[in-house]
Amino acid sequence: MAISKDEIIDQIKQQILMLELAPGSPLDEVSLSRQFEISRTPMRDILRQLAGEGYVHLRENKGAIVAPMDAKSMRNFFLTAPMIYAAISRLAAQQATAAQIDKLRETQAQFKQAVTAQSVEQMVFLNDAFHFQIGEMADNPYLTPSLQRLLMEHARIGQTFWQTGRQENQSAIQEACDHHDQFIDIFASHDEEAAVELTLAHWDLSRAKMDEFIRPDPLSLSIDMAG
Amino acid sequence: MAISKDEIIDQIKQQILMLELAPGSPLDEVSLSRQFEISRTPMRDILRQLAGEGYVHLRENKGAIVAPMDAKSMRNFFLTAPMIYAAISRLAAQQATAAQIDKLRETQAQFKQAVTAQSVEQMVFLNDAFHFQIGEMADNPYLTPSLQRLLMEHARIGQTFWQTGRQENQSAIQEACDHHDQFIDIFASHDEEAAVELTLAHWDLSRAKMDEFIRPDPLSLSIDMAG
DNA sequence: ATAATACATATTGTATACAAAATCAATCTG
DNA sequence: CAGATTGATTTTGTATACAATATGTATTAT
Repeated sequence: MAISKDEIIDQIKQQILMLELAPGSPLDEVSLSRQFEISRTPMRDILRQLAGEGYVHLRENKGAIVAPMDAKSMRNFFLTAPMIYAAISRLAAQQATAAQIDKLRETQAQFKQAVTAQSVEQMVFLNDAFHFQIGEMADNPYLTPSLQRLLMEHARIGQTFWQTGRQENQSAIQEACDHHDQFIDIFASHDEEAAVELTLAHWDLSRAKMDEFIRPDPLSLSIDMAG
Repeated sequence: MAISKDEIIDQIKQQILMLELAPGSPLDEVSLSRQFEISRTPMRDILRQLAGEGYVHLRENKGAIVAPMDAKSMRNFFLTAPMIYAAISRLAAQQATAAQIDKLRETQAQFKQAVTAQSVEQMVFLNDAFHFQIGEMADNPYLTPSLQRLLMEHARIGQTFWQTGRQENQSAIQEACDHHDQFIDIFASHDEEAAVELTLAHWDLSRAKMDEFIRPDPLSLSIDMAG
């Protein structure tokens, strides 16, 4: 076998986060196993693990689909995210180890490269990795599954709205990047309250962009075509 | 096949909740598949699904074990449960349908039978079912996986402490049962604030019992053996 | 006697053949 | 022509044989 099972899982996850695999699209066991050059048995294992983590949905006798993005799941996302993010950040501030903070610094360095390169895809992916690592710091198995599902949705939504109006987003991107630097400092000093506060500010920034994308200023109603 | 896959999953879940399968104990694919009279392939599917829901842990090339209960997972349980329970109750109060409330009434009726019969096992199991149904009312895929893991841990801890001092627990059991009746009324009237308040009261009752069990009044230090 | 190594055994991982279920199309019926 | 029904095809589910990995034991060397 040319490629390990974990690598296949990571590749599929990335494709889902990047919207290369569209929400709701079917995942055929045979095509996937041919594509990755393994037999159906381990591919089924992989699909079941991905289902357990919320990336795909399994339907009895009808195969797997990429986790759909409908209006209801969007509503639940906005309802739930700030609470979980804040709780995770508080725990991370309590428990962060030096090694974990170093790893976070590395990811942030890569994130900055993606910002410089203006690669939205890489930015979204590395932002996801950054916040996932904060989840690892929190080290709470009851919150981790929720966080993972939220980050998946966040990345998929983000993939859409950061792509739109890339010029106008520059300042927001810079602000988000600054937030990440602040996160690192705050975790290093174990300041719980600051961590929660920054998390909510970071969320508000993200949400403002999402709002703007979902509900843009309407087109002008003027019928004066002279201009 | 005499028994369906879902039924096997439910049976194993129940055995884990009831501590018939001890935390940390190994689950051998071959024995299990023989026990349920299916081949290894579907049994592996089942173990992977159970792993996705947090009931078992998979270790590469080393098989599955029942999710362990160590000091760290206990700490995380107590840290996380009230927040998630409160959030779930609020959403359930918002969204509860008449059909769901009827189903909750049925479960509560069965719970009362278990109380009358003084069957701790059945009480813990039906209490788990009751709160799981509240989770279904909340209908939030980002919180459900957390709730499920918390309820599993809650049932396993409860299985221990309700068994101890069954006589002394009578009043607490009655109070918990009253809470359930109140939950039903509150969901029917969609009173969010009351739902959160009752949830925290219900949690405090449960936690008081757990505290009492974990840290009981110490044995008398008196060396006067005359008494 | 202890530690290390090699071998035997048991258990998990993978491939493949076969069974069952769902989907789609064509035909038949009203 | 609409709708239902049957059959062919595709896709998922299961069983089993084989490969790879881990574990336990016995033997050997120091």
